[in-house]
Amino acid sequence: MRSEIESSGQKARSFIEEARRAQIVASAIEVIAESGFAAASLAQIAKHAGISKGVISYHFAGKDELMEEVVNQVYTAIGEHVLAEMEGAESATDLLRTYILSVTAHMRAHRTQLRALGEIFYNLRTADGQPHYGIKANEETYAALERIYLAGQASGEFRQFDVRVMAVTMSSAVDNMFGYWVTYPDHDLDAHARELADLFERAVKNEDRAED
Amino acid sequence: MRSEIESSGQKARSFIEEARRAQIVASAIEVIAESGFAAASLAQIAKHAGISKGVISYHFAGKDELMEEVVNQVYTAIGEHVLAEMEGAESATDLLRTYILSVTAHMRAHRTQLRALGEIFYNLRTADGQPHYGIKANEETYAALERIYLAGQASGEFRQFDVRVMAVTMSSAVDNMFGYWVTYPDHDLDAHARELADLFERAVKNEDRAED
Amino acid sequence: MRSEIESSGQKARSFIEEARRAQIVASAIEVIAESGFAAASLAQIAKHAGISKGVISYHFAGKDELMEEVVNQVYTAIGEHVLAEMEGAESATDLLRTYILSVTAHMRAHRTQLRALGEIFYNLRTADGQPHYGIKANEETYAALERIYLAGQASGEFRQFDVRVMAVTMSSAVDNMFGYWVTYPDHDLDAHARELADLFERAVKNEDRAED
Amino acid sequence: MRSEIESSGQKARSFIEEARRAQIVASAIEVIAESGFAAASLAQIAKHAGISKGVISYHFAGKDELMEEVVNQVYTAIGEHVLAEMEGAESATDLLRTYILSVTAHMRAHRTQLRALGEIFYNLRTADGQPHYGIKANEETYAALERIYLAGQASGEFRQFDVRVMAVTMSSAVDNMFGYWVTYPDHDLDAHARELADLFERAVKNEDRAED
DNA sequence: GATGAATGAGGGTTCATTCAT
DNA sequence: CATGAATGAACCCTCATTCAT
Repeated sequence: MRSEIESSGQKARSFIEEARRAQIVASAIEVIAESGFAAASLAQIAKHAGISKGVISYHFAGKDELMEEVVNQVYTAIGEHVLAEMEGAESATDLLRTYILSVTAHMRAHRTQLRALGEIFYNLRTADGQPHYGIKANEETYAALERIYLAGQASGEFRQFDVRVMAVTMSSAVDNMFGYWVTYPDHDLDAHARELADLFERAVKNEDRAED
Repeated sequence: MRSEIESSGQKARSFIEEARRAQIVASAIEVIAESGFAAASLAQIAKHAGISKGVISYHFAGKDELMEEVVNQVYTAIGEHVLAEMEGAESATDLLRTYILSVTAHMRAHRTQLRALGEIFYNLRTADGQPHYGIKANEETYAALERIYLAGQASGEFRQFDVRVMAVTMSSAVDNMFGYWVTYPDHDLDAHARELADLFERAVKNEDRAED
Repeated sequence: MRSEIESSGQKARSFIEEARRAQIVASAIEVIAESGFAAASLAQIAKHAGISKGVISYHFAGKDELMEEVVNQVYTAIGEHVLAEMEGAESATDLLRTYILSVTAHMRAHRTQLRALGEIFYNLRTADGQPHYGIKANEETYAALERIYLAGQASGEFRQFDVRVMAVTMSSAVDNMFGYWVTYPDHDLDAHARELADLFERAVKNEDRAED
Repeated sequence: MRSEIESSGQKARSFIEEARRAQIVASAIEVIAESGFAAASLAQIAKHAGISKGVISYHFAGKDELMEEVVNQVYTAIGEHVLAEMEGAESATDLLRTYILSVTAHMRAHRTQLRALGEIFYNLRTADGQPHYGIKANEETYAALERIYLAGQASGEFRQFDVRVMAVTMSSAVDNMFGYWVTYPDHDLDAHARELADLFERAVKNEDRAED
């Protein structure tokens, strides 16, 4: 990415390697989003990518590593986007609205990726049958939201409430907005997001305080 | 097959047959809740029930029919329970709170059944790879909630808001409360439900109107 | 096996089960003996038996269990035969000769089984790469031979020598006689066995003692 | 072998080429000795040598040629060593003892090589499933031992016995001594060898003749 | 000379389903 | 009614080999 001026021949193969991995990850995302986690066999992913089945095993240690790579890529991308958007916000109220709207914007732009992410989150299991991600993987999101709530409560913007419950609820509201939109593609996603922002603004605001 | 005298196309089932079906459904629920949808093979379900694998095929047309029967039983039970509880409520505000609390009570009492229900909802697919249930299966719930919202808006209890978004959000909040509790069994489910009731009461209430 | 007088219908299925297991074991023995351990895939074994690959998985927990069953059957059979033959012997010298000759007779009658046994002994490995049987599996044979040697030394028939070395040597001599015969089927197995008996009789005998 | 300027169709190999082949052979020996023939994939051998998988295919026509090269190197080395040692011996009795002890000394010094040799001997198969080496590969050893026996019988040192049986037996005794030592590394290899020498000296000697 | 990338066959295993008994 | 036996497809993974670079 940066300063490719020097030495171009050395990265040639590594570039091919990365390109193949990216191609495979992209194919995995599309197959999972289209047909679901259970139907996303290596054979299907390879077929969809137009490559041989063995190529995947060559570039990834196993199916699990491929799935984890999908999660990493998608999860990292959404995190970076949302954090960048939130840098401009000032009040806790602003932060919440920005959070909802920026996640929504990202959803619209990366529908397929997020579908796949959800499928893997809820279906990938370790060898002993325990969920590999599951709800516990939301902990980072919950913690980030809780920090906003606590700041808002400290500043007097927000009323007193259980921050964990609010975080779980807001997170699920956003996730389900996405699921609903995927199921009903004609649904007005932006209007839904604005409604959600209003809804949670009312749910958290401190009514005893004068409005800004 | 036997005594089709009275009714349409549905075959009447003997007591023994019904008992077997119930036993198999119960076993399926337990296996799915414990190990997840993907690991719930007919072999596992049969083994857990202490019966032969072939029995399931005998009593059900296939695995899909068994899954549908699980959904029917659990879904019907929760609906009946919640509707019964809500009969006593008078105002729209009361109805919402009763809805949340009664669903929560049912969750606590039928944890295993609802886990299985969720697994099937999000994983069962038709032969062409499309979700068999998914969010579309929530339509009935959404419609019921919307009737409450509209009544509240008509009576002036509730402010104006998009009833579909509110229904989707409240439904997801309740579902996710359950998922969180399953993941963290020490979580205080009742406190969570009360917080949710407060949260949504504030989200919907008409602030321009004097409180009752 | 014993008192099949009562209840004949109950064992019918168990009989079929045993028959299938025996058929699969027999097929495995033939494929291993013919083509070697490495080439004895479940597919080959099934094909040779004229059955589907899945049948093997149905009747055996896995390939390892099948291999172990082969070893058990063959190893048990040879042990029983040799022990029965040796009951008649009186002196330690007689026991040694009887051991060699009876093992040889069993080899002639069960050539294929013993080839397969050897293949599995030296090739089957556990999941971590360690030999599953290997030379350690000869311990029982070594111990039995050592008891004969010690008895002969105590009675004065045999000279003093290291019993472990003698046991390892005699065991390997008999095993290799078999291997040689398998490679050169026209080789005179019985003459070889008699030569071996003479050879070891001279190797162990106490020369300071008057002959019987 | 070298300075093939003069001869036939064999291609002369550069120093670099020979060095690579030797490196690969050495790596193959170590992997086979450590993990067994079945687990010695080209990938493992290449990884252990720190080279790319393709290098092996470049320097060897295939896996079989590599295996044959391993056998050639190890087998040639042991033959040269033993023959050199036996040059000093005078009587047939001396020759036998020298044979056993020199082979043993070589085993101790080249444990890994001989383990690999044994693995290949008993496992390598041709395309049609027949053993590539097996017992037939011992023919040279058998013939050499037989010449000693016949000389001893002619000189009156040894009694009359079947020289082929004796050769097969002695060869197997030495091979199995090695195998036992590999399995039980604390086993006293030299004491075992001396016991073997005594054992076979008694087995072959002409008792009707006065001792030297 | 050497490499990494790719292939395609075959490995063992699991599974829903069918069927004779 | 119920069973155990059997099937055949699909699963993930490993491997020796080939080939363009």
